[in-house]
Amino acid sequence: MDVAAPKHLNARKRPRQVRSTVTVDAIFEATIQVLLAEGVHRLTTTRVAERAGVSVGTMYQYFPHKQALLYALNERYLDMLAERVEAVCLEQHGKATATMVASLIEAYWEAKTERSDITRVLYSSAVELNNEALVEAFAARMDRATAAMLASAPNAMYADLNLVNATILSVVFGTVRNVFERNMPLTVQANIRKELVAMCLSYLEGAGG
Amino acid sequence: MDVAAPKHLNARKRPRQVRSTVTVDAIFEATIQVLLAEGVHRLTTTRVAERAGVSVGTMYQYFPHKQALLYALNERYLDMLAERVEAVCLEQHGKATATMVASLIEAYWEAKTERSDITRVLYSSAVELNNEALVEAFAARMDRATAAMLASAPNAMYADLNLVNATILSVVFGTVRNVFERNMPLTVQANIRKELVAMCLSYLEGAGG
Amino acid sequence: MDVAAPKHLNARKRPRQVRSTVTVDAIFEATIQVLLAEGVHRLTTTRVAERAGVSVGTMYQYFPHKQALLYALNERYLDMLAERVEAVCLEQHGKATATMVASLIEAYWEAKTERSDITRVLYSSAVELNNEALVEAFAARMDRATAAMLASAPNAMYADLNLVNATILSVVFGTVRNVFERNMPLTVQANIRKELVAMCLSYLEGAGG
Amino acid sequence: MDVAAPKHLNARKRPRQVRSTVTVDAIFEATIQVLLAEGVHRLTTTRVAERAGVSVGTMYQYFPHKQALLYALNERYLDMLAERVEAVCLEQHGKATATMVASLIEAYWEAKTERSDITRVLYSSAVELNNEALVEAFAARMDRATAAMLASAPNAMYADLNLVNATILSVVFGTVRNVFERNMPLTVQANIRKELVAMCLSYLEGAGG
DNA sequence: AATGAATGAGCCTTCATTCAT
DNA sequence: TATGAATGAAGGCTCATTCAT
Repeated sequence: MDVAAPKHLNARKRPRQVRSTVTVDAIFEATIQVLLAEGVHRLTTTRVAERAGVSVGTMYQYFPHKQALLYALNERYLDMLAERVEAVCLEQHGKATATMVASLIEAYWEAKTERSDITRVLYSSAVELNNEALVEAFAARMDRATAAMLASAPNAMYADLNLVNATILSVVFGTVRNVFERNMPLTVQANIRKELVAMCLSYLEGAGG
Repeated sequence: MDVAAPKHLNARKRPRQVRSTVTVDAIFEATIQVLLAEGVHRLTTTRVAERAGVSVGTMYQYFPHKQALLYALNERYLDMLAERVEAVCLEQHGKATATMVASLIEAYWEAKTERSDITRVLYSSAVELNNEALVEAFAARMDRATAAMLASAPNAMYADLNLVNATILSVVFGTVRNVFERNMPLTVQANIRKELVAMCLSYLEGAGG
Repeated sequence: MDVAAPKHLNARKRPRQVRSTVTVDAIFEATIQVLLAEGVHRLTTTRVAERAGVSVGTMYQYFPHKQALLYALNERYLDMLAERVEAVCLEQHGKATATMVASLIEAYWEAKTERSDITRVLYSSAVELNNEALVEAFAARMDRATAAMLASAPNAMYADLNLVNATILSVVFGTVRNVFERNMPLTVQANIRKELVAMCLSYLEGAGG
Repeated sequence: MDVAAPKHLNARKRPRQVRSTVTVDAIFEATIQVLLAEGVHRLTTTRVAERAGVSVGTMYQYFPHKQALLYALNERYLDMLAERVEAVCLEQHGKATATMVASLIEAYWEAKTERSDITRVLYSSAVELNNEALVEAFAARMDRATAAMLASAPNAMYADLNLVNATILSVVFGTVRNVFERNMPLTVQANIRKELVAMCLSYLEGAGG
């Protein structure tokens, strides 16, 4: 994610030494823990610092203000997510459309689900944040990765690749979010996931995939 | 929506007289306005009361605390949304699956889009809220409505109606949210919507619809 | 003093009812007490509120921020000072230059000295403040008052009244401040005061007074 | 200036080696720069150190705390000022009263005005400081210098030299401060300065000078 | 001797909620 | 019943000072 983050949201210092990296990670982790344990409205700088085992002052040495912390946290998360999806897309290059779709959905689903509590909590942390740019950049990155993948399938002949791609992404991302936000029973989740694969596949076949 | 709202979130008094209804509506409206104009983090009870033209004290007569107000606001919104979707489902009873799907998507999409700013703002207002029960109830209500509709189509023979129904709902609701949260260009939105209809339809046909 | 105070320095509400006036006065008094007892760098909003016997919240109902409080305090002081000097000037209208000078110096000196601790403390409170406008307005008001007075003396024929006036004011105001900032023994102060009168008088005579 | 500065305000080490002097000067200079560029309330130790090109730690080696730095800075300034005035007084020894007065006022005025921004900024830095001793010592030093000068004039026969001297100093110092604090137009300043000379002279003549 | 990351007390300010009028 | 002034806990953030390296 190399969007130029809004100036004022930048971290104060780039953690270069091991020491710093450890601290910053501790802060990130603490933020998630507080979010998990207490909710957004109890996410205070003091609480985060305390849980991270550092002083508020130290925290402010790395993040100029609370928003910057949340911004960076979201950035880090979206980066991780994007990397995982991109890896799958590359790996599926040239494969059959059917496995592409299954892999894409699996990868995204797993990434979102393996720590679904964190996912949920990050959504909530984003609300007080102007992270449109972040989301936009993430979306664009995903667009590129999946479009390239889809186009590489043998026999793929989409009349409008971009539209098909955008549709698939919106449907997949949207559905995943909806499913886990509703906190459905795991078996139902698994079933819906299968159906989602089937649905996307039949759609792509109809569209020229 | 008749989930028993968590006790402490109940409005203090049921508005029975005209006077009360008017006041409560003014408060709801004011809440939305403040949310739109200033954002969640500037949504204060004082500001809402002021905009509603009543005193804070009066506001506390109708809502025992801020959360109750937001809870009720979301409740009202989901009620409205549910009613619109239910109406469409009833109207589509016995029609062909194809028109069902198109109508469902259209109804939901319109409801979410015609005042997309309000929609967005309500999402944000819900973050600090324990509105799971609300969402759960809304979902169940939708489930019932669409399941009944889908089952009423001539020739409909779903192996697992509940699963198909849950899938459709997750996909439609999820996709709509994803599309408008990304704030895509209107033409793209329209195109994706058409694709979504096609996708759902082809899925339903394959599933026995 | 009717300079338009910088917007952001205005008091939040004009104290109209007795109740409010009392509160505001208590806050002003408390500010001075804290300043006196603890010094500028220990002048905190909490401390002021506590001493005034109100809560911080209440204080912020009358003053949007600390600076506004200090600004208002200085404004009030300069108003009082200006009024006293103006009164003397009016009273001395048409009198002899000699009594004018003596009266002016006496009035100003008294005003500054009778609570010299407060005077000193207000100077210090002004440092963190952008009160140039205030001081400017005060100076202009004094200029007008003394110029009118000086011109009204029988036989007064100043070649450049404005210059003479400005000189007298700078000399008198400056000297007073210097004397009491150095905290000289009272007898010395009294003697210097007499000398100052003599000096101004001989100057004015030479200048056409 | 050899007042025994309050113990706790002493610099931690007397700068003896070249290295130290350079560093200390850099710190003084940086302090002034920060004061000029950002104002008292943004004068932080970190900022000063940074601007001086040393670490905070190093700064604390030379000044045990912030106040000591400000104290030393004021001390240095008053020393410089005193030296300049003393030099003039010596130079005017035995000259006519008229040139004495003109020279004294000129010297002081110039010293204060040639970098009026610095002067102003130093006043502000002194507010949080207990620098009475400093000011007292400066005043005494000035007293001695000007008294000796005034007494050395041919024909000088003051009934009360000390009083005359104290008066002249208070008037001159006070007026200068008043004039430049009000930031008057330069031409007005120049005129007042001339008037001030005239006024002092006529006073001294009347007093036996 | 120099460095600068870490500390944490303490500051200013907000705002949900109460209650006397 | 309606009002809105008063409350005060709690939050975000700064910065003088220390001390391990």
